[in-house]
Amino acid sequence: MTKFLVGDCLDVLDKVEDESVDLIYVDPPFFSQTDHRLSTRDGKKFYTFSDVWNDQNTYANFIFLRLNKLQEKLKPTGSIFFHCDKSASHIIRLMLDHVFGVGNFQSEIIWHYRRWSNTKRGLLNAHQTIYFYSKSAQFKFFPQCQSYSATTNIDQIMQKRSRDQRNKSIYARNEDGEVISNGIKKGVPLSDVWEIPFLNPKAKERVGFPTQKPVLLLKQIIELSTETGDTVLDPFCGSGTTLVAAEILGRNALGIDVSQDAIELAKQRVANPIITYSDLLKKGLSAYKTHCTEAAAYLQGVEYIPVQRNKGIDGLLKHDIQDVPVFIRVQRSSETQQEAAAALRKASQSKGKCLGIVVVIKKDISPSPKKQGGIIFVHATNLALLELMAKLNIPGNNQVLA
Amino acid sequence: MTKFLVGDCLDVLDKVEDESVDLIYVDPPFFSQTDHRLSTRDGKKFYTFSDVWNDQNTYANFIFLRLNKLQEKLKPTGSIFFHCDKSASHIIRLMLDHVFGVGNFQSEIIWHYRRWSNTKRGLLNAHQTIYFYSKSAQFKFFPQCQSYSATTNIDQIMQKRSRDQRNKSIYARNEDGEVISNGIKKGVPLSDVWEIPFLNPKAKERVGFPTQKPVLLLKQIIELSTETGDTVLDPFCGSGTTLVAAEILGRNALGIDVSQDAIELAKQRVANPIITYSDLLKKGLSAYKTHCTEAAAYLQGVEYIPVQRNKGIDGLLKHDIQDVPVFIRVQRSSETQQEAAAALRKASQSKGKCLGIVVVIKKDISPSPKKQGGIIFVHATNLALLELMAKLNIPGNNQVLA
DNA sequence: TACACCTCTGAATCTTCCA
DNA sequence: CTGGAAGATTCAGAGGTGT
Repeated sequence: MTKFLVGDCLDVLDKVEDESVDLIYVDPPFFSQTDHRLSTRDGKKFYTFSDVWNDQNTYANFIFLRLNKLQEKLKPTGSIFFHCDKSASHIIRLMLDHVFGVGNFQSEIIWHYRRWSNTKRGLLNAHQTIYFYSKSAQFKFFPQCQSYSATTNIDQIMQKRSRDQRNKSIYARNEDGEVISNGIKKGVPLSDVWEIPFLNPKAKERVGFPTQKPVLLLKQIIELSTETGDTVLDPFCGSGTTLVAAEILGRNALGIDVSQDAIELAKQRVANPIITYSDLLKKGLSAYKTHCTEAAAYLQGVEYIPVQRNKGIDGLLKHDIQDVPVFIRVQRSSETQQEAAAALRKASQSKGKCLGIVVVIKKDISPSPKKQGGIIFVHATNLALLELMAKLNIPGNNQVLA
Repeated sequence: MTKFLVGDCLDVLDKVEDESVDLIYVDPPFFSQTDHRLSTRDGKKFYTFSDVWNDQNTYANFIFLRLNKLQEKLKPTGSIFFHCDKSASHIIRLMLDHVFGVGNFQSEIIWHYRRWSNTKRGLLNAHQTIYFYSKSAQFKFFPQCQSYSATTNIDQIMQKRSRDQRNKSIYARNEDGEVISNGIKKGVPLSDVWEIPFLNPKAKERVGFPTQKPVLLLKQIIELSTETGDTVLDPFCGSGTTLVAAEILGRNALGIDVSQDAIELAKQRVANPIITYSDLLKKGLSAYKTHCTEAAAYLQGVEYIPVQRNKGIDGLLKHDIQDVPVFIRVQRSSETQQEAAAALRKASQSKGKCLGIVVVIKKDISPSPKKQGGIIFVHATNLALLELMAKLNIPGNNQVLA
């Protein structure tokens, strides 16, 4: 069941009973608006430390007052997840240390995502920080799992272990000398770096709030720290992502926001929840990466950008020819040179002016012309070798032998 | 060139000229409130350093004093990268804000790694934070690139955009209705989340320091913010990872540490950076592969038997030529065609009657003859492509364009 | 229905323009 | 020269369409 309250949480929280909430998710207005331009463009002038400190103090005070009230509402087994932006995360952590105690710090969670880029001088920002504090050492926690690293040898860790005479750890074997399976492993414990896709601009889940968080992020938080029937509080609920996630997971929820508009929007969303179940998360990155690997093996040393989701094109050369992009395709072992050329030609038809190169990996039964229909053929290393050997094998030909 | 100084950087830094350093990497003793007492793998030597701090104030003061001195040593175009542990990152950032100015905050870098799981209640810690501040807005920065997401439609986003009458974004087309290409892409700018493998407990690179960082991490930092001949300072150099990376990249370096033992170790590593050198030639995960895989990658589709433990020979072709065995070597990126041929010739001298083939992966400054001293040269795919492109780029040459 | 391919949007940052 | 406003550019990946 989900409730809504309009107003500043500092005041409105008085209506909430103390020690009645299991989880608080806080995503306050960011401090970055005031922080935006702290230096002049040429860098000759800076705001002094005290200037900034005054601003930071105001923000810190704003946070501090509300944190104190929030802390009172948490059950002793409760937790708080605080979503920070990069310009104030250290201030927020100081406040959290102060209000909840250094000993109740649990994790600094990094939400990592990929986004559009730009030519920014410096590194592209691709993460946000969420602090996880508990009210006490007896906090509720439900461990989640993530899949093994691609490099982990799954077979191996599934084998039962035992100890030999010298107490050395060995793989256990049955009477026939076969290793014994250890049953299905669920994966490794969830780490504090979460890769969850940024809410895509085209996602139906979007409702217009620029800072809207993916429901999947909130689902993870709620599942970690609560069980069915528990109560979740979001004192800056905005468009209500937390409430939607809570509703879907069967938790009770309370959303507070100063904006009547936001509350109306949140009500609608909770009544009619939409989650974008990311294809990427479902299928995993490997689903996208597979089709190109056969081709990629032949392109060792070639400077190119892999093209992942196009059947005819394997890559795009990093350097163009005469200001025209060059698409490349490696002949598959199951196709002729003609078929490779046709696939590449078809895929590049809609790309405007461009050049196509097919890397030939085997001899055709019937020889191909060097250039055909705008496609150029280049021999792969193995083919070049084969041809060389054929030439050298012509009887009567004199060889230089080492 | 690398220099070493023993002592507390607070005192020792007086010997360093002001505004003479391009990059400072700081990895101070952690604020973990535990006493570290560690030994080398063979247990013959102990490194003792106490990183017990009474409270946050003592630690903050310790950092603050040294940061002020470090700031003076930086050139106006210089940068500092400060490696924090999770229990003190917020304190360190406050100090950095104070000493360098909030406006000179550039990035919060997250070093993300996968680690062996523990049984801790809560989330598995899998990241460390590095703060990147510049001394001024005119800081040196050399943008690096990473590859596109596997889900990106490279061929699609290459198309130029424009806006229609209603200011809606659409694909631009030329008079003939064809889409217009938007030029060549290098990849996306490097983000502030770096996935670099944690130094494996068994890695040869390890020398016994528990907080030892991977050379790849330091390499990334140095390449981002300095160029050849610049000066790198590490005031808590420990076993000297920073100095090793600087040495390999041709930067001048100054390492300071209170421990005479640490400095001795660092000196040895810098003088003999062989183990780590191979890591640096290849990037990312491939860092730990053996030298043979580099060659093997170029031999995709070639029927051969890999030859292990032979410096000059990579493989033996499965088919003889005129009843004579054929040895093959792939030219290394660090050697000329002549050097590759010489290595192969030397290795096959003891093999009796045989044939040698060098797979050429790059153009020599001075052209080689096709056949020389019994060695035959064959061009790899990438080189064949390069030559084709060079030919096509000859001005006045008529192209067939798709 | 399934799949491949194509379309399209947002917000951080840069550049340009103007007062 | 400065500061602000407006416009251009960017990519991740969900959504839509056609076969």
